Amino acid sequence: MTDTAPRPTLEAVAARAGVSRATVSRVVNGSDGVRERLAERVRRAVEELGYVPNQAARSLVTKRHDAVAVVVAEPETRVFADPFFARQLRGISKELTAHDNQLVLLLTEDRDDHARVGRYLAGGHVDGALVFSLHIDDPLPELIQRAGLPTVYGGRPDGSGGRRGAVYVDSDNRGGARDAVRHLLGLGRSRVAHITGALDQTAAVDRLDGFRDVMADADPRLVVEGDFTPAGGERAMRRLLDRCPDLDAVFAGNDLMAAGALRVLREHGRRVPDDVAVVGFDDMLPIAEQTEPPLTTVRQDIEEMGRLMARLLLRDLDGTTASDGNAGGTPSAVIFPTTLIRRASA
Amino acid sequence: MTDTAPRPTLEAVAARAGVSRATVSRVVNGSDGVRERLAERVRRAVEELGYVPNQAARSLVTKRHDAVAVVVAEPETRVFADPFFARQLRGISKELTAHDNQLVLLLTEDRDDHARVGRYLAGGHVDGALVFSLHIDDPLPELIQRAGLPTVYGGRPDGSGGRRGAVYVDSDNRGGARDAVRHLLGLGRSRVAHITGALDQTAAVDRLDGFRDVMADADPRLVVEGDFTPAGGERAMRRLLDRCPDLDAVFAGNDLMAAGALRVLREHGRRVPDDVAVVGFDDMLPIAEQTEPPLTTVRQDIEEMGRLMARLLLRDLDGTTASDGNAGGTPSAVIFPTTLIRRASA
DNA sequence: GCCACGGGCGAGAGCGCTCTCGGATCACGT
DNA sequence: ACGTGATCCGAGAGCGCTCTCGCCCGTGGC
Repeated sequence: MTDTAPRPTLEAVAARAGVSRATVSRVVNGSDGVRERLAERVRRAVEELGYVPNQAARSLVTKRHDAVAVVVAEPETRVFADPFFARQLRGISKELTAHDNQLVLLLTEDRDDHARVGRYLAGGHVDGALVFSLHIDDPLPELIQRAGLPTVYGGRPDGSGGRRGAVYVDSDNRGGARDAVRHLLGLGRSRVAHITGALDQTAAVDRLDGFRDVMADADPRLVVEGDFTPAGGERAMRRLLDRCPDLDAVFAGNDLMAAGALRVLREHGRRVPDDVAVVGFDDMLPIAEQTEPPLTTVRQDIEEMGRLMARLLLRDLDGTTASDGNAGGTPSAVIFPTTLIRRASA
Repeated sequence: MTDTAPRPTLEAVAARAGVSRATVSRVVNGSDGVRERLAERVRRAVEELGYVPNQAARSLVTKRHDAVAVVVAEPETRVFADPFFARQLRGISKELTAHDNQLVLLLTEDRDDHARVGRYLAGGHVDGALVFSLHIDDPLPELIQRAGLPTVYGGRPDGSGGRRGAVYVDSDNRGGARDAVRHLLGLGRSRVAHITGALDQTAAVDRLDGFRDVMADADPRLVVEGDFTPAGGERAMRRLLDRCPDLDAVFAGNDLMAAGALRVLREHGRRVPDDVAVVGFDDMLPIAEQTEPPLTTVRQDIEEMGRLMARLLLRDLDGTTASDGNAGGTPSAVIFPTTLIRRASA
């Protein structure tokens, strides 16, 4: 009960099958050049002994770990209030396990964590990394780049650090924002306000840019900075109502803030969408469906983005192993389209 | 750029410091018995070379991986619609990294995945496992037990498989349910209905039991099975209104279903809480705060539960390494208390 | 001044695997 | 019958580390 039964080794299997270690290895790893008769005998021995290869020993020689790190750098709030993260993880997980890779999750909160994560990634425990939710000026990309670890970013990383070559997957935040605002305009609204996300994240900046693309000459007081939380949405909405009581539409940087805004609007007796139309971003379920009224919002295919990130990384990994590096057609960025989901709020 | 610089080995550090591998190993692993002068020289060499130990080589001999698996067995729905999962992960992650352990995430959806996960766990890649969201009759515990891997379950596992010894952490679902129902009764309600969760999960069963503890002689038509989703909550609510139009309170098995129920009630012109009081379970944010009206619900300390799971597992791991196994005072179950959060819905 | 003792250090084996290389074996052509 | 490849398999080295031994040197007791 207490002792773990000593696991059988290649040697043991070899002995039982009456062959050499090398042959067993060949069979186990599916390389050809073993006569069927022998292979069969080996397979039986494996079966009987319940042999499972020791991964540590294997990667000691192959220098491959068949594992990739997923790094989520998020100081609490956003990721954990929302299924976004979970969805993307799921996409990644699917893709990874389909290629027999393991997923090592690294959650970070503060700066100390970053150092730790940097060390871990540099330590060669994993073959590559998938990195999320970077804030502008995050030191992590720098560390990773120095470690020389193949990496794909989720969301456009901040361009400041000369990380021009970085591969990333993002949704078309700017285009989605434009669609949202145009939709509002199409509804006949003219005083369209925008509650931005935390502007130290590129997604928030890009959405703001999209807003400005369409509302180039808007009253600057119609833009208020939020922080992606419901409470932030409420604060921002109050401020907007205060400064521009005549607004007739709000585009919120995400659904959480939109939900907060909705509450404040109700509180102030503004009817949605009659008096003020509201559009969110993310189509974060179940929130977007459960607000009163249900939220018109911009959807992105989160899970697929996750899958793609994983796929790009794996491709890079194989490429590196195979021959000349990653020049072989790996795109440096993939932008996913967004779609406007019409519900009742706008 | 393409080639990963060959990482320095113990040997290299030893050469540079003019000592033997053994000494470097001693210094790196913090064991004493090395004179300060030498230790210092070694440390400098490590620094200069940027040496990081090769984990694979190390675990090959130590048989320790300093990694634990987190297994989430969930066919889509629940876990991913809710931050529950993320919170718990965060708790686990904190505790694990505090003890220099890595978190290997295994997400499973279907039966094939289970086999794969079973193989992985049996493969000795990790030192232990944290397992979540089991459904009744899940084959996983059986597989894990056979693999002899130290394991802690999140949520009471189904008792059927003779897994009496299983260590688990759960919240007091039954007690929480009792509190919720008593609260409703305290409000003067008498026709209290219950929308259960998916009854193939022990949490749903326990909450139902709690409901019955208080409502022993209730009209059986007041209990309807749901599935933990908003849509399921809506369906169940419709059915309840149909069968028992005179109900004056609803206790939903979780907040998502409560949100669905709220919508149906509104649709039918029932005012909450005036006509019908509603209580949920989980205090799933931001949903619970964003419903109309905000939801009275039963809160559990998710993150702390995660931490504790990790702590129990690590303790077990150390115990096993140390001497005689886990008899040294590890509890076989820890039940967390719940607290009723009063908002506007009841 | 000699021996016993103990602490600090190095030599070397070995963890379980992969992979190269060369030896056996066999079919075939001459 | 013999050489010639091609094919299949085994021997053995070596991946980077830990850990046991035993050597060496310094210290103390007589």
